[in-house]
Amino acid sequence: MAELINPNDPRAKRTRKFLQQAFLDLLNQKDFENISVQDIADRAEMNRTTFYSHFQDKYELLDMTLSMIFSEILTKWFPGNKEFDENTLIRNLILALCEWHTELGERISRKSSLSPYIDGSTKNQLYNVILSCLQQLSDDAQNERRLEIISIMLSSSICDLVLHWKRSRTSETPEELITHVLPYIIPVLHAINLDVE
Amino acid sequence: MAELINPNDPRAKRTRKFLQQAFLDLLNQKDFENISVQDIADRAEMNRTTFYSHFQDKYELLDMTLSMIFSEILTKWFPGNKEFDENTLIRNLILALCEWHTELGERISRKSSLSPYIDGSTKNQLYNVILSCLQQLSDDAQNERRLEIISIMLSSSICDLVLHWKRSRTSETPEELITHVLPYIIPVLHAINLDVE
DNA sequence: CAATAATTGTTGACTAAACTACATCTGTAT
DNA sequence: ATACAGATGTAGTTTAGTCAACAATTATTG
Repeated sequence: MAELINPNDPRAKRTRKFLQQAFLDLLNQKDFENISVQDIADRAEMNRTTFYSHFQDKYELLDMTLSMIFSEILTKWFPGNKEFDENTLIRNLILALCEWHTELGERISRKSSLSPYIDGSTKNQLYNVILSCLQQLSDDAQNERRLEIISIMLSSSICDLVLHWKRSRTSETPEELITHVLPYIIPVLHAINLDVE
Repeated sequence: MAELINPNDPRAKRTRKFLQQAFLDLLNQKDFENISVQDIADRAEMNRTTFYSHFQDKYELLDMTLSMIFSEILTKWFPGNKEFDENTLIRNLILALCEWHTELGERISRKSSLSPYIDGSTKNQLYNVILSCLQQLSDDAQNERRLEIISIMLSSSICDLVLHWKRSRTSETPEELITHVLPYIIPVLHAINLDVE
């Protein structure tokens, strides 16, 4: 029966910060599977039981830590309640994703093993940003279902486009990548305005 | 009625570390008198009452923090239970003190106001090092009182010699300082061997 | 295969830190 | 003077973190 903890308590904030930092440090030395909860607690100079009052297990810690970092990048490219035209939306999404991969590469040397975990939650956060941007662009509330579908398609495609771009290690710059893929993405986006039925 | 706190508890260690670091940071921005306990607590992201369960007041924090730093420098120059001949003893004392002043200058920009606090405890720590070194050099337990006197004289002189050297801002290097003062210090040290009475 | 070691997740008792509130004690300006 | 703002130090209550111990899995090794 996990005791609930007030996430705003100064002690709790510190503890989370330390555990996350220790975790990131360890990811540079070992593979994710070889990191035990005890390792994390040791490096953070925290008791192992304290870990469990903040996170279910190391998978949840991984999830929260990485999505926090990605979230910071996203809000940098999509600052509060500014509007984005279609081109800028896609551009910023791609640039944010590129920065995300760069950040990952710098923070975590051996990230091979955790790609599946990472990509899932990344895609989900991307989906949320796209959806809320599209909702701002289109006032029609009845479009809701269409917006969702388009958001899924866009987040999915863009995520994997950037992923392939990263893996191929081409000399293509992020800007060139954008130029190349924009013509194929914009039409998807425009489907939003087709007043079908 | 101050609740006693176990100084080895991991939480207590962290707390002391944070309070001390916050304090050192603040000393670079304000004069000691203009720093309130609340300021320290704020910067350390600690509750003010927590401060009082670790330190009497900011004077005690100052004392403990600075003497901790100086103590680290001292143990670097006088590592555990190694023996030092007279020349090396004096040399290392002076070099440690020079490093101490350098360290102070780097860590605390506005230290004018707290010189009196600093010098007192510095001198005392120096005294302890000298005394224990002399006790190792001279096996005669009956010399005890003489060793104390010599330790007082040496710690006092050396402290103030280095202080004047620092204040004069000469181009004299620490090594040159040593060369200049050694001839006057060694005789004091040798008084240890004079079997008076 | 068995034995041993190591990791996981949980419990309950104890201690440190957070928080609120209060009674002083400054200083400072009206 | 007196009122007000801020700093100091203390006390009581609540919450987070520590610690030791446990059962239950999951490696490792002989």
